[in-house]
Amino acid sequence: MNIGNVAERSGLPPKTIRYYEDIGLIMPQRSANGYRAFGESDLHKLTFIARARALGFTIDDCRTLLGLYADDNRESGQVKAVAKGHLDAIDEKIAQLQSMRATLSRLVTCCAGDDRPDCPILDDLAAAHLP
Amino acid sequence: MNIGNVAERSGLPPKTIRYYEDIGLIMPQRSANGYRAFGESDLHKLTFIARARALGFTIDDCRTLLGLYADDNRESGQVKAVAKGHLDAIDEKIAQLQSMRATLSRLVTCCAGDDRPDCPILDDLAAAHLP
DNA sequence: CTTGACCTTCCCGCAACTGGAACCACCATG
DNA sequence: CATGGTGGTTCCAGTTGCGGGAAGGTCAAG
Repeated sequence: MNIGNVAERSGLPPKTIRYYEDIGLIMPQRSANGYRAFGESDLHKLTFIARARALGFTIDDCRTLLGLYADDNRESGQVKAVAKGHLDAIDEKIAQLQSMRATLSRLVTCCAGDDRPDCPILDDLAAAHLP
Repeated sequence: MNIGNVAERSGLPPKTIRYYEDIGLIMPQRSANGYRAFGESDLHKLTFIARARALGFTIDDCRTLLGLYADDNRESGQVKAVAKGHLDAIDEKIAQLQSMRATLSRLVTCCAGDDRPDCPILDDLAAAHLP
C-alpha cells in the first residue's frame, strides 16, 4: 500500500502519516523505489491513532496507548489511568472555557452593538479588575 | 518604569511583555541605558491585553480590540462582532470537548482498571468505527 | 571592588501538524 | 520515444504564544 491509499483508508492526510513516521509512531517498510510500503498492521495502527487523536489524546498518550495495545501483559489499570488523566484534563479545559464563556456572554449581551462608540466590553477590558 | 515593575503591576511575565513589543502590540520608550521605559499608558494597554487574553481572545483579536479602544469613532457593533465571533468559537470548542468527554467517560467507566489485560478502551480505539 | 539583581538581545524549543519548493517514479497516451 | 499527469520523496519554513537559557551590559549596595 502506498501512502495515498493508506491516507484514504485511515482518514489521515499523507503529511500527517509522514510526520507520524518521523516521530517514530509507525515504521513502514520501503519499496525498491523508495516509496513507503504500508502493511495492514500499519494501517491498523494509524486508524488507532486517528481515533485516539479524535478523542483528544496527545501524541505522547497515543504512543503509550499503542505500547499498551501491543503488550499482552498490560494491566487495564494502566490504560484506564491514561484515559482518566486525559478525562480530567478535558474537564479542566471545559471548566475554563465555560468560565470565559460566562463573562463573555454577559458582556456581549450588555453591548448595544450599534454605531455609537460606548461599549461595555471595552469598558470591562480596560477596567482594573483589582481584588 | 522598568520591565520588572510593569510585569509585577500587569501580572504579565517580562518575557511576554517583550514579546508583545516584538509583535507591535506596545511600543515603550527607551531610556538612555537601553532599558525599556514604560509609561502609565503602556501599563494600561498591558492590563487590557492581559484581561482580553484571560477571556481567551487571540493576540490578533487583542490587536483589533486595542485599536477600537483607541478609536474615538469606533462603533460598538465592531467590538461586539469580535466578541461574538470569539464567543461562537468558544461554544464550538466546548461542544467538541463535551463530545470527547462523553465518549471518554463512558469508556473509562467501562474499563475495570485492574491487573487483567482486557480493556474496552483499547478495544474501542482499535475498532474500525466505520459508518 | 565585587556581588547580585536587573536589564538587553538572540536563538532554540514546544505540539502537531500544514504548505510549499524542488525533485524522482510511474503509467498512459500520441 | 517524448510528454503529461499523478503521486511519491525530501527538506525547510511557518503556525500560536510564549518559555528557557546563554552571553553580556547596568545599576545600587555593601
